[in-house]
Amino acid sequence: MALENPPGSAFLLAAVGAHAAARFAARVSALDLTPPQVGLLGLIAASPGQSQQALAGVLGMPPSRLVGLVDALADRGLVERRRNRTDRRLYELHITEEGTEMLARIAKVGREHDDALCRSLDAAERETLRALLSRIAADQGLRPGIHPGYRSV
Amino acid sequence: MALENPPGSAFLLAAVGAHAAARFAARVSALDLTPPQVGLLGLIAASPGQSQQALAGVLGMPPSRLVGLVDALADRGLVERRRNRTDRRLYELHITEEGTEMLARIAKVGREHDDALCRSLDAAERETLRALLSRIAADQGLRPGIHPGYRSV
DNA sequence: TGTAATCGTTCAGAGTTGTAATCGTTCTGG
DNA sequence: CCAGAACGATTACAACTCTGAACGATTACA
Repeated sequence: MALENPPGSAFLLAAVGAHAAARFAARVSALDLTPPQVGLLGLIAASPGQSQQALAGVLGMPPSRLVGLVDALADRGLVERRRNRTDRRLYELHITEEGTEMLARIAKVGREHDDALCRSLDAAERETLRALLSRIAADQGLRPGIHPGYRSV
Repeated sequence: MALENPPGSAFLLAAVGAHAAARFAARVSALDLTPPQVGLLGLIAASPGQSQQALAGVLGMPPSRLVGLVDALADRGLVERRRNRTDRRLYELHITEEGTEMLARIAKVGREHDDALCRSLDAAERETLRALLSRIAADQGLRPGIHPGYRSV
């Protein structure tokens, strides 16, 4: 909305956040990945062996949506589905060698993205911003490393 | 993604921004409005008499999409389409009395939303956050009061 | 043993978004 | 003054994504 003078922090947050997400999406598209795929890959790397339903619960996403994301990552050999030996209903999701390499490239893209976004801030200001945002995130019940809106950057 | 320790400012921005947008959407839904409608209403109030195509250009949105938004606002009597006298191809979009009242309610909701989001920050910290975000927004070419991603909160 | 619950998957339906064609109006050039 | 191009708004259409229910396979429990 264009009515507030000056705009509240919430509007600025939403606007800059959407811009950051869009720019990040453009960067990872060069790796033939979408932000949700990146989020899922990172989550699998952080806690391997999880079932799809467990991941869907963590991400707040319907399990039917996870199928396509996992399919895309598995087709490219970035993750693999292993049947759980004691409960063959479950899949254990694990990251592969190639997935780990991809993750390194993603991390590099993320740092470049971060630098581009915050280039108008010096190191101390960036740390201040990070601290303030972290405080809000914790207060608002956002789990670290998990993007709300299921797009999970 | 859940791979960075600590997460970069960009990821935090995207996550908190998405959360802020979602919460704002929930609040305005109590007024039977969607965020895009709110953004458009505010824009019309800020610069009345604009044509639909001009607004579509400002918002970075296809004109065909604006039709539905304007229809929804016009059906509820919040805005009105007036034919331009010198060029009857154009509509002039104006806000109505009821639209102005609605805008006051929206502003109140916005302030409540802002307070809820930043409740863990004191006044000085909020101002610091606003200043840092404004700097990034200006540097990144975001026009003030206009939400990228066309959702225009 | 058999019934209910769980996991992953698939499918159909709804909702959204962008592109292209349509209609009325206005501007341009002879 | 008239014919055709240009322009704004609208509508129609197609592509895409997400949600929710249903299904087969497997397991847990009574």
